[in-house]
Amino acid sequence: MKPVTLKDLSKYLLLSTSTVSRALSGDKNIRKETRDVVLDAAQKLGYKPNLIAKNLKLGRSFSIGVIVPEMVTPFAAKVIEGIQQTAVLKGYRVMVAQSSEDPEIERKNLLMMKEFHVDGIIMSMCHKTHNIDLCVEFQESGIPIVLYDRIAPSLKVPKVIVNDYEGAKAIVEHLIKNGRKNIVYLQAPDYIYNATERLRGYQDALYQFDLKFDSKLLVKTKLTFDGGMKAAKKLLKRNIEFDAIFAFTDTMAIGAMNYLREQDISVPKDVAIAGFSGTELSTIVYPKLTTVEQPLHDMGIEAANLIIQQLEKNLKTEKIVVFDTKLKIRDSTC
Amino acid sequence: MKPVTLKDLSKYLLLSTSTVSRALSGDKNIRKETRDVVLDAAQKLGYKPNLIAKNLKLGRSFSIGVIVPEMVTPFAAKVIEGIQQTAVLKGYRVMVAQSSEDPEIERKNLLMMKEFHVDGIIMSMCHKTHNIDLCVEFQESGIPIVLYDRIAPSLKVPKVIVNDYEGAKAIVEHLIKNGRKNIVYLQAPDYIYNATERLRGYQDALYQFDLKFDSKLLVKTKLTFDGGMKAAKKLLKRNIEFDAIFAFTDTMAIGAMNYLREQDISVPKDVAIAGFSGTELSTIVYPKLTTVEQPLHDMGIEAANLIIQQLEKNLKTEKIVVFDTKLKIRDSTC
DNA sequence: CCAAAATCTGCAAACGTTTGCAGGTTGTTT
DNA sequence: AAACAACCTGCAAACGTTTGCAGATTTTGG
Repeated sequence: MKPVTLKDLSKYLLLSTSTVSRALSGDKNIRKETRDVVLDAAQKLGYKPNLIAKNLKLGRSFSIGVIVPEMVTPFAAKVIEGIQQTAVLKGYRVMVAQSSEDPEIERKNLLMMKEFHVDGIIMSMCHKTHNIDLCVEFQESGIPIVLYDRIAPSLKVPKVIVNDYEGAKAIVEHLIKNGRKNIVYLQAPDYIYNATERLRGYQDALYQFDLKFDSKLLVKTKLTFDGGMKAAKKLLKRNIEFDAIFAFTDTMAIGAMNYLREQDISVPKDVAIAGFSGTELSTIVYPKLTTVEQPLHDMGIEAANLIIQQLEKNLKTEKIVVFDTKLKIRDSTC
Repeated sequence: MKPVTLKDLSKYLLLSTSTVSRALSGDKNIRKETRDVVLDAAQKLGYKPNLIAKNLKLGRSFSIGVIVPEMVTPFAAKVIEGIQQTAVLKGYRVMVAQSSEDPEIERKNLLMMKEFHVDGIIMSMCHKTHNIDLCVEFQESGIPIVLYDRIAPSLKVPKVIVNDYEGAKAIVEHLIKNGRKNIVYLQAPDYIYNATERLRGYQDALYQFDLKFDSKLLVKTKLTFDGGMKAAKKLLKRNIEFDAIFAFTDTMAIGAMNYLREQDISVPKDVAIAGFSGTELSTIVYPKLTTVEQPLHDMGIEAANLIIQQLEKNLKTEKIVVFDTKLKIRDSTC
């Protein structure tokens, strides 16, 4: 059972393929009467346009590439879910690749996306300074890009982010109001834009409450569960006094929390712990994690809309959509 | 900067497009000498074949569709990672859709995949009795299907699964050897094939140790964190005596565990808890979860290989690949 | 009732490949 | 030197669409 083509349909209707094509696309040059006949026949014969042929003719593939640093945490998955959902609704398919936090792989992914002729790319960068050249090149060659979460401020493209500064500030304020004086910030590598933004929030919160900033309380580590554990270990080993930890991600926070608990340090009594992201993870650990919730699903939807908008209207924007975060206070800090 | 086409290349080389095409594809009818010249020029001009044109001509899209019940848990993500990785390596792109455990959405996803002209489909079904018709239809119309994890035994397609029976039996044996007598099985809806397999393992383990099977200890619930919580709640409410829980998934196990702990029931002292899957989740909760580990990444690789094999060799197989599981004993049971 | 405008439809080329067939060039055998 | 194979290359059609152009038909206005 070969699929029905335009030609089949035209033969059946005794019309030319052009007329049929135009009728289906709602061209105003086609009489309403014949259009209805065509639509009916298409329905009846089960005609589905061949996307590949369409692609070739129109030079578009109706697919959107998504490149993320990783996809196993609910963080990425939630965003992708949002993207996928809206994209499919508008007739686009979505292709996902992960860079594993490696700029080289990210580069390969970008090139692969180009080879697969994606119409546009949604990306969360693994490293702000790399691959900027490629992004610019893509933009210029007509492949629009939208960045989310991990953005490169210098790139002139639409971006979807949350207010990292405010989110961090709010959660650190919460810790301070809770009586914490020595608050550790488990920082991500500072080539990540968000890391420095959240650091600003952290510092300003301290400043506002007349606590002084102590660089000993700043620990740089990897963005993983293990990274969190190791950071906690390092803190204990160095005999640094602290009564709270604010981590760059939930995963890191949980890593630190688990390590401390293994050392019989009570959370939140001895040390309060807070994360950032608001994925399901924060609610399934014990104690439940205080965190800054991001509207991940909505961010995905927004990113998809931004890219599709550029594709359909063919207009370049540099719109930056900033979502507000929500402080979720749970047991790990009270 | 328009991309270089075969025509450009042929013009540059003063050869016909056919010769160039043949040279690039390594056709033996082309003299080695000219082939080298062509390859060099292609390299130099940066020629990349237009996949879309290729697709149209060959009637293949070089893309593989993946349909999963959900994609936010690390379970799906790990498998997809494996699929993605091997597929891209062999020149295929991967398109993922989630059915949210809803057979209707699953059906829509299948149809969408067809519309997008995927060459083959890898699927983990959300419901074994639905959409079998579509799967058969796809198979017959030349779109091969590979199932993994959530399979339908009746479908004559390659499958990638783990030994659910043995895994379940092993973990229940472990619980029994640990002195547990009243072991609850948090079961998934029994239209899921794996659920009944694991139930068999559970029952046989009991039988082997002369414990009698008590249907009161069988709780059916949803495959979610909440499902696990509610099941635990129900058990307590009904005053059912139990000293261990074996859950269908890690997520459910964690849900149950958290609820019990909230009720000041100690894990593992009062109740031991075990899951099934072996995702990262099991190691970040407290206490760490005993579980049956599945080689998710490898399962993804295998599934991708099975589908690509069918595409390339054009041979229909019904190979069933069964992976062994690994019992991971952690704090939640000791 | 005629010309012009408005409306409708079809022809054919194009998108970038692959490939069957035929024609052309060598080299080898008689 | 003729005949035949073996090897190499190009022409042109095909995949299923869209679309500019031109021809055909209807409507409108005078």
